[in-house]
Amino acid sequence: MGRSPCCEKAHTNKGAWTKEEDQRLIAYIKAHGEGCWRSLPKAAGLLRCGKSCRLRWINYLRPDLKRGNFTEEEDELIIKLHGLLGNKWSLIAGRLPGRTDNEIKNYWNTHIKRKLLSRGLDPQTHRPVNGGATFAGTQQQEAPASVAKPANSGDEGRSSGASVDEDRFPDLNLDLSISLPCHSPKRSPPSEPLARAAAAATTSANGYTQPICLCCHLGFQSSSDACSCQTNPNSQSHVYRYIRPSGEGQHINYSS
DNA sequence: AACATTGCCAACCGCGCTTCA
DNA sequence: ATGAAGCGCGGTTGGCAATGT
Repeated sequence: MGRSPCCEKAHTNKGAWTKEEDQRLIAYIKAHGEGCWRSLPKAAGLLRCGKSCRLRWINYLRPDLKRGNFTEEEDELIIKLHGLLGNKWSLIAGRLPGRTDNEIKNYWNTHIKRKLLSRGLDPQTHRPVNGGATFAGTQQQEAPASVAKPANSGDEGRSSGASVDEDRFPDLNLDLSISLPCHSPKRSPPSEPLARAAAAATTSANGYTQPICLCCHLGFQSSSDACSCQTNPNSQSHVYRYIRPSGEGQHINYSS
């Protein structure tokens, strides 16, 4: 059985958005809020497919978007996060308030890749181009994907992913913990890859875990930033923890 | 000035995941 | 338990602007 098309292509506009289309979309979302993208175009009087509306809103029309050049700090943050998460642009974007995954992806491909190459680093593996030739050739996705690997996929041969990353980013605190976005009540437990990639915790030898907020470690201190942990000190209940007992298979500890 | 090339970014496409009936 | 519907993500493409020849 085939997937039904996301919209009636014969009756939809494609290509660049006009000002009038933008205004219609903004007005509709202001009045009714986001959501139900499939039915939105008809309701808003737009000859666009729902996906196109969603993309236009998220990447361009949203009022909280930060337009303009990336700062040096954002550059470095993107590089570090990419080293940890790989091409998980939405996750990376989640740590850069006002930036979209599409914007970061484009910026990565046009600027940061070159920047890393000029530093002699492989943009995929974040390792020196020369020294890491064999590594990069045979395990191209290995380094960035180390956090995104299935929890129980044979990780033999490596003591822990964290130590590998610490070697590459000595100044980056790898104790990650990501709280649920306050406005996303829909999806309760995160998908496994997300949780694996997103959450971690300090784990002592006895397995005791202490959640540490990535936002705070990356400098998002205020409640106006991406992090909400400061505003709700009791919010541990919705912090996802990632526990990797030494010498054991990994397991994930969700609390909600 | 005219044409070719390169770079950038908005938008599209297809697939995977989640939800729901 | 199952499959359709809907959403979101990552990769790719198309078109415009800037730059080079």
